[in-house]
Amino acid sequence: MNESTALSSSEESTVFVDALLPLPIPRYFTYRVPRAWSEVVQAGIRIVVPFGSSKVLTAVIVQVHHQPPKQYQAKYILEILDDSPLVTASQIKLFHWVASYYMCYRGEVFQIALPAGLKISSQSKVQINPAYVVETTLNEKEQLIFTALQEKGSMSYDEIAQLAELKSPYHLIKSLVSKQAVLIFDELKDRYTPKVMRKIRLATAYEEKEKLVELIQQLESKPKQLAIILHYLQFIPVLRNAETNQKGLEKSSFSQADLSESSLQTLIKNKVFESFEVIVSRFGQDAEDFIPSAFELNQAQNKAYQSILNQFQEKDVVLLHGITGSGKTEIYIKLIQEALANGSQVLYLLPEIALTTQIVLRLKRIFGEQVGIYHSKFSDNERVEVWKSIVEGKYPFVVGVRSSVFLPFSNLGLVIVDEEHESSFKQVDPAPRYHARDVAVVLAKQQGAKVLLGSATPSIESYYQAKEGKYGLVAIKERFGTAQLPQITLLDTKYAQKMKQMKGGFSVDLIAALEENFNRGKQSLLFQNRRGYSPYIQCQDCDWIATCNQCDVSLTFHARDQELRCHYCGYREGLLRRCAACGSTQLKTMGYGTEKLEEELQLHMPDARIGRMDLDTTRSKTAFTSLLAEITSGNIDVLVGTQMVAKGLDFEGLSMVAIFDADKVINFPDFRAHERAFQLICQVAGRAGRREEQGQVYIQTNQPSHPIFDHILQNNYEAMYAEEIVEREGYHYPPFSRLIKLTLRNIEASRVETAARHLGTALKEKFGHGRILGPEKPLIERIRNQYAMEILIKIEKGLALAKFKEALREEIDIQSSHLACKGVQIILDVDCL
DNA sequence: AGCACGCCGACT
DNA sequence: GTCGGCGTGCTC
Repeated sequence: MNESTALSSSEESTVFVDALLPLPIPRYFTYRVPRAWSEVVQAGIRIVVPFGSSKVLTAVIVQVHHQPPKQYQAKYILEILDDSPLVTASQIKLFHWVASYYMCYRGEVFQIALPAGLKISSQSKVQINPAYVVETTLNEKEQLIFTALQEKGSMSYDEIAQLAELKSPYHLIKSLVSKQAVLIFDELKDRYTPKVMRKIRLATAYEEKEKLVELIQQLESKPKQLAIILHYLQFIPVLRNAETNQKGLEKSSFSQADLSESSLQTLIKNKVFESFEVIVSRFGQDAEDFIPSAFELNQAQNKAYQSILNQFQEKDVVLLHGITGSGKTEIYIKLIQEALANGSQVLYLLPEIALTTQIVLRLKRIFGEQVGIYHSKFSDNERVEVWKSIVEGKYPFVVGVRSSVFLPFSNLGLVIVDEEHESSFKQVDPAPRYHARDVAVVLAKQQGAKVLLGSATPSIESYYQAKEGKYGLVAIKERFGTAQLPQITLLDTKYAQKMKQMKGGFSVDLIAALEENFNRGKQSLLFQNRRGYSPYIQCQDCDWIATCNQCDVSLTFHARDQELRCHYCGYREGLLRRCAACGSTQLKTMGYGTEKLEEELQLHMPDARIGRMDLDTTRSKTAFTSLLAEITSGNIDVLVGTQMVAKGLDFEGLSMVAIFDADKVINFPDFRAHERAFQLICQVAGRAGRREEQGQVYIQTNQPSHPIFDHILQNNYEAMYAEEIVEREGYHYPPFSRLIKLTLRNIEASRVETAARHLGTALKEKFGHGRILGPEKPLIERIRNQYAMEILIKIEKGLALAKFKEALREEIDIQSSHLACKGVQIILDVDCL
C-alpha cells in the first residue's frame, strides 16, 4: 500500500506492529500501538504484550504498519522496552532461515536466541535492589510496593499488580527499576551472584612517599606487621607508582605467604590497610594480564595461514585440518587479530566443554577487553551484558558456545568454528534442533564474513565439502615444536582373557605400562567414557538386573553415594541389599565406570595418587578448578576420566594415555560409529606427549584386527575418510543425502506403535518407500515413562530441500490429526546426528 | 507452549 | 448430586 494514502485518514494512521513471540506458534501476532508510542516503535524493539487471558510476554517487533487486522480486535502493547533495536533485521532473517530449515517455529528460535534476561514475563519476579539509595523519592504506589518487598523478599508481577490495584504493573515496575529501587529476576534461574575477590590496599594517606617511609620506620619494632607491608610493596610498587595502590592485592596472597592473619587485621583496624571487594570475571583473569602478544608462527603454521588467506579469496568457508598439537590456535589468533584490525567483528565458536578451560584464558590474555564470553555456565546477567554490548559495538570479538550464532552481529568478518566435528554443536532438545556450525555458515554468508572450520578429525560432511571444492582445505600434518605423534599400542583383551592375563578389567600389560610410567615419575590418563561405579548390577543367582522404573535402561551404581542412578531421568535409589526378583544377596557390580576403575587401579598401584575427572567430581566449579590445579601441579599420577578429559584440556605433563575400552565406541549401532570412534580415540590419544618426549597410547580392545585401528595407529585420517565415504555413498547416508528424524512419543507403547506405523505408511506412500526408513524402536525405548518410535527420512542430494520440507510438514500436520496419531507427540530433527 | 472450555467417573 | 480427569483448540 502507498504510504501517503495510508496516512490520509486518522483511522488508518493508527499504528500496528507484527510481533514475534517466544512461542511455538507459526504466526506473528498483531498488536495495536498506543498513540503516544506511535513514533517510537520500530522493528527490532522489544515490547511487552498481553497474550491469552492472563499471560504477559516479551516480544520483538518485526514490522510496523497501518493495517488493522480484519478478523479480530488487536490488543494494545503494554510496554516498550528499548529505545533502539535490540534485535537486528538480519537476526530476524536468520531466525527465519533457522525455523524453516530446521522445521520449527520462529518463536522457538527467538526463545533460544535471547537470554532469559531479555525476556521478562509474567513469571518474572521483583526483589529489592540491595544497592538502593534511600534518598530517591518514591511515589505512593511505589512506596507501597517497596515496603511490601521489604517484608516478603520478592514478589511476582501478578502480586504487584494486585497490591497496586493496577491492570498492568509494568509502568510501576519500570519506574522502580529506573530509580534503582528494585531488581527484576527470573525465578527459574539462579539469581546472579557475582564472583567476588577480597583485596587489600593501603589507605590513601600512605600513597605519599614520606608517610609510607614514616610508617615503615614506626613498624620496625613490629616485625610481623612490617613483613606484611613489605610483602605488599613487593607486589604493588607504591613508592614508584602511587596509582598501583588502588588495585590492591588479593587477600589470599598474604595467607599464602604465611603471614600473620591477626597482624593484617591489626593493620586494617589501625587504618593502615583497607579491605575491599571487587567483582572479578569468572575466568579470574582481567585486563591486568593483558599481553599484546607478537608471537611468531612457525613455518608450517605460517604456510597454513597464508593458504587460508589465499583460499578466502575464492571460498567463503575453509576447513583447517590440523592434527592435535599442530598449533591451530595460533593461526586462529593471527586471523582474529587481522579481522579486528580491519574493524570487523569476530565470532569464535567452541563446544561447551572446551570453553571452560585454558583456551578462554589465553584469548582473554591476548584480546583483553575486546573479547566477550558467551557461555551458559555464566549467569544470565552476563549473557545480557554481552548481547547489549555487541549492539553497542563494544565487544568486537565474541567467544561462545553454539547459541552465540544468534547474537546481534552487524559487521561480522570472520567466524571460527573450532573442533568443528563436535556433536555438541547440534542442539538436540528443545527445538530449534540446529547445528551451530551450519548456522554459522549461513550467518557468515549473510554478513559477508569468512568461516574457518578447524579440527584434527573433521566431520565426514565437512571434509567432503572440502574435497568437492565447496570449501577450501588447508592441512597441517606436523606437530608444533618438537612434539612427536604418540606411539599407539593395542592390547588384545580377548587374548589376555584366554591367557588369564586380566586383572579385573585391566590387562596385565596395561598395568605394567601404567606402573612403568608412574615409576618414571610421569603422569598418565586412563580414559573410560562411563561415569559411576558400574553401569549395572546383576543378581548372580537369577541374572536379574536393576533397571529404572521410568526408563528402559539399567541403573548405574555410584559407590561414593552408595546409590543406584538412572543417567537418563535422574532417578536415584539406595543400593539394594537383595535381588528384587529372587531375594538373593548375591548382587554383583558389572562393567566398569570411572569410579570402579579408580578403585581397582588403586589396588594395583597402591603408591600412585589417583584422581578422577567426570561429571560427578566436577559438578561444582571449585571442584573442577582444584582438580585441575592438582593435575598441573603434579599431585596426581594417574587421572581417570570420561569425555571431559578428552576435549580441550591440555595436560602438559601427560606422557601416557590409556583407553580402557574401545569396543563400546566402535560397535555403537550407528552409521557414524567409525567416524566417532576415530575422532574420540585420536582426540584422547592426542593428550599424550605434547612435550618433546614421545607419548605412549594404549588401547584395550577385544577386536584389535578391526580395520578402524589401522587408521588410528597411523593417525591416517585420509584413509579413514576414504573408507567411510564409500560406505556413505553406498548406503545413501550423509553427505550423499540429508536425514530428518521423526520421533513419536507417548506414555503408551501401543499408541506410539500404531501412530508410527500409520505415519510411516502415509509418508512412504507420499514420498516413496526408498526415502522412508522405519518406523523402528530407538536404542532406548522408554525414557521418563515415555515410549518412542523413530522414522528416518532420507533426502537424496539434488532434491529441492525447502519444497520437500514444506510438503513433509503438510503431510505430518494432516496425519497427526488422524485418529491413529491422537495424543502422540511428533518431534522433527533435521540433520539429526 | 499454556490455559481455558468442555464432557464423563468416584466422592462429600 | 459435585469435583476433577485431561482431550481440544485458541492465543493478536
